[in-house]
Amino acid sequence: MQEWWREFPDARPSGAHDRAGSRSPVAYVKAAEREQQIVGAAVNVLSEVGVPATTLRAVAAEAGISLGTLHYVFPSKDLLLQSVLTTVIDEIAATLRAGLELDKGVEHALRAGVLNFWNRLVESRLGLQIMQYELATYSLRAEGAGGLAHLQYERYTTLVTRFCEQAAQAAGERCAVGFDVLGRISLAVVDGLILQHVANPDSERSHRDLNHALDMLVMLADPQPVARVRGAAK
Amino acid sequence: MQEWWREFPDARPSGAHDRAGSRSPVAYVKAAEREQQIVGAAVNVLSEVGVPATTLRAVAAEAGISLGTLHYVFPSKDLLLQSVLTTVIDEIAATLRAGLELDKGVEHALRAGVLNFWNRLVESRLGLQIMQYELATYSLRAEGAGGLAHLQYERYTTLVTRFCEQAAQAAGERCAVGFDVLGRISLAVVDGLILQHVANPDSERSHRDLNHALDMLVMLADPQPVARVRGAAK
DNA sequence: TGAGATCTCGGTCGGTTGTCCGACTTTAAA
DNA sequence: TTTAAAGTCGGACAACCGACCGAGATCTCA
Repeated sequence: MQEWWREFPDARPSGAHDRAGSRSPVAYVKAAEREQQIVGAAVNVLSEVGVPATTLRAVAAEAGISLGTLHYVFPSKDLLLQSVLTTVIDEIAATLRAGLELDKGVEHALRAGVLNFWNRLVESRLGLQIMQYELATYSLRAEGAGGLAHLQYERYTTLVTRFCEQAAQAAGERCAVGFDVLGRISLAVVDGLILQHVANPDSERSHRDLNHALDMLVMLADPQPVARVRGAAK
Repeated sequence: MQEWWREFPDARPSGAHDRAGSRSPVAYVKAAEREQQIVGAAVNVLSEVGVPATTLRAVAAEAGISLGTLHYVFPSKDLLLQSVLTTVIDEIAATLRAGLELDKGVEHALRAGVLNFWNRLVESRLGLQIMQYELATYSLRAEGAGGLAHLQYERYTTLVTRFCEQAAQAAGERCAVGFDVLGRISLAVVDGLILQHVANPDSERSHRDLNHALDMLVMLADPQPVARVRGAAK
């Protein structure tokens, strides 16, 4: 038998360099696992080159699969981007939840939470943050996917709001403004500082601004211990 | 004579509505004027459909010129987008400067300035704001145009900083933090609230948050009248 | 074991985009 | 008036992208 594939060099199985006789079977993976593999590859590409410059071919190459397989798992580009956005949101939310201390009052939760977020998800993963703004604006323009940006900020604001609420309850404190307002404004100031940081990276200046912003947020919240903890319903 | 242009509706000269017989000469415009005409059309298209979906053909159609003429004035798309970004920055800066009262102290300047900006450039021109975030991220990705996002935020921060400084000096006040910090954080919180507003438009909530944010900014600035105005250099 | 479902691959196709060109028209300088 | 420069136009072209297909390989379950 001749090497039939020599006429179609690109058709050569990826494992053909193995010693003759050892068939290198095509990797068969469940679609569910493929999904997260592809999403991971997509996040890499998106973080590096940006949303507009990201092609399905680049994602497929990064994932080590063919364009056909990619299309088999994600029939359209929108579906892939939607999956990427929701995945990233969940991942960031989980990372935030992980390094959190909600038993030392609102001020400590706010300062520790924001600084932890900044060091773990901004300073070291700038491309990821830019990608989120790109995906947000992208979904705002896309007719059908306009709800994703809504969902994105809805998730983040409720997340921060809930954190503040839990921190206050755990430490027996009350705040001068509603937790929803506190959550949205906290998110807003951090968001704005991220934008300034990606546009003009300067860790020293950013940390200085961040600390001033945190002082300011604490003044807004003005957490005070409640006289008595009464009726702590569950 | 038949209406020859009916077969090429888009080729109809803009002056064809003149009475028959009057040759409708091709509009000849200096390149300098063409530039701002094209930039204006580009802003319209960009605000409506977004940066990634904006094509040179759409811009040319909006401007009422041919693709060739567009390419004659702006040899590349990057050049056009750069011109758009700088133009919009200048325009917004001018609008801000126009409706400003810098003689009633830092608090008044901050509140009036932010609310004026919000009502004139956010509430009624949402697409323009989204476009700016798109252009910022776009220039961050583009190799050669990476400096535009830098310039964009540099301009805005120095603008706000200078406003605060002038307001303080005019009213004889001092602030608890540096004017640069105050300017950057003010811009950050407004930026963040814009993002939340475009992702989930709700004028009532936005205005409520905005007022709380302004209270917070005023607390941060903590403007106090100086005892004596001494050595008012210049 | 065998038959259907699942998964993978390379190639292709229609459509779009940015860039460019040659010919023509108008303006402005000589 | 003559002539070069500036401006305009429609068309064309190469490149690229997303979507799609048919055929084959692999897995799964009865």
